[in-house]
Amino acid sequence: MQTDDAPEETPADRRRSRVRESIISAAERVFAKEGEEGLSIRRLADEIDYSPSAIYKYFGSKEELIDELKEAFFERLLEKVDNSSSADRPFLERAKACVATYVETAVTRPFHYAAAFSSIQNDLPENGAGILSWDGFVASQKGQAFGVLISMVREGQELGVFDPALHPVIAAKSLWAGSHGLAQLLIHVPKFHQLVPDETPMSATDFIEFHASLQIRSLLKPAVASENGDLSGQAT
Amino acid sequence: MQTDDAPEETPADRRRSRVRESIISAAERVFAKEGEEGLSIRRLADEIDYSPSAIYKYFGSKEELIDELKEAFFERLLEKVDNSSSADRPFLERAKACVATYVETAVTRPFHYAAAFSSIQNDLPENGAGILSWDGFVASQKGQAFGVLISMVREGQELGVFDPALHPVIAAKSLWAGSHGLAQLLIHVPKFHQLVPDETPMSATDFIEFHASLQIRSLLKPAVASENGDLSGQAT
DNA sequence: TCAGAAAGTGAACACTGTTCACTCTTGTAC
DNA sequence: GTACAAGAGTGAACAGTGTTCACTTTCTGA
Repeated sequence: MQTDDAPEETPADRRRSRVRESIISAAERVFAKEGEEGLSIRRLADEIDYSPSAIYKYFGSKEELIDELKEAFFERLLEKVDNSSSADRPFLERAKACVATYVETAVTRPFHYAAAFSSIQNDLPENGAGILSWDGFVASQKGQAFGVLISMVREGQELGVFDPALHPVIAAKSLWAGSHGLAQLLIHVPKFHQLVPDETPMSATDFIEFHASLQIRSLLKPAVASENGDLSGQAT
Repeated sequence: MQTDDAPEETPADRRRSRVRESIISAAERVFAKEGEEGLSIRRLADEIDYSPSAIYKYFGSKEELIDELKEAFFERLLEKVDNSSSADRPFLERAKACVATYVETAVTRPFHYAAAFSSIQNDLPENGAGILSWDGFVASQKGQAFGVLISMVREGQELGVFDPALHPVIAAKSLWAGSHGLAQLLIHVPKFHQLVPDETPMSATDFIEFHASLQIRSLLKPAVASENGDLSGQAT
């Protein structure tokens, strides 16, 4: 009565995945606190009382291990953004929340988020339209989170709130760029959010809220925009 | 007839700075092509026919050396942005060009730009308002480039084009975040600019232009915004 | 019970940035 | 011109890193 897909979990299997789990949880702990720099295979091995080489029985390389941490993080990120975009609130609020949630979640685990955007592919020469095609991208976690943005833009246009002249995908990319940029600056520029000359301190969340409002505003239909000028330096 | 500040360049001094120059130029060459990963002290030493330890007579550490590359890059960046913002063109065009130039220049040297935002200060505890205060920040290259943005926002407000309700500094931060985000995505997400489902390819410069327009649009005074709806998916 | 697979290990390799005692060259003062 | 000191340059070494590999131990299925 067992389907062929469920591969009959033996005790050995359970033991193995328990060890595997202990590795990634130790890795997660260290990585969240100290990032890639603080995470060495030897240290990891120490923490879980195994030898360094043992880890290579579970992960092909350090990079592979870290990739798993990043993917798990992006799963959470996607989930949160998705939830915030489907809440029961007026559209413009949801749209703002969507952007704000993205940034807030990213900032929660700075090392994870930063590491996810830390590789530079110098030259992938004649890749036969393969690597990172649109379909491949959408299937990825990043792509899915991005997909949420696209639907949001489309919805806004259908509701007659967003400028119909905008290409939804391209507008979503702009939105993503804005959100990503804010997340990165909050992560990499110390005290970015409270960087002002005179003494008007602003909390990070307030700044995120403000930035989200500005971004949404940039997509508004010109007619709507003029009725929607409730933006001061402070968040609403 | 020599002022006291000019410290009388001896031949030894010139020799020294020639060697120093050869180090950073080799470093620049390697770093621009392969980034921090490809740049090792030993390799650098090989390229300039010195021993690795010799380099430490000129630079305290690898990090110090790379910092110099980054600073030089940001100097160029600042210069370009500054020029584009003071050209002889209508304000809105200049504003767009300012943002676009920032992104374009950043993308020119992906490793430099990426590396400049790659450190995470985990916790700088009770720093007596010192490290990265507003003044300190403005004095830095990054800060100066940012300063250009602030003046731009102010100018826009004085011209009655930008929403006067916006706090110039905070709006400028938003602008910076948007530009930074686009630069980062173009650098780190392969083929980001031409990531669309249907077959409407778009050049990177066109996308940058479009994004810049959107960003500027988000700052417009509500009244002006409605007259300024010339945004399609394609750049103008 | 026994063969074979899997789990785990320690030593090694090829790197890395950095330091340090050392030599050799250069410039200066007498 | 010679003595001395400062600086330039070096090779070997240290303490790390990720990774591999021959090896032993443990477990498991027939």
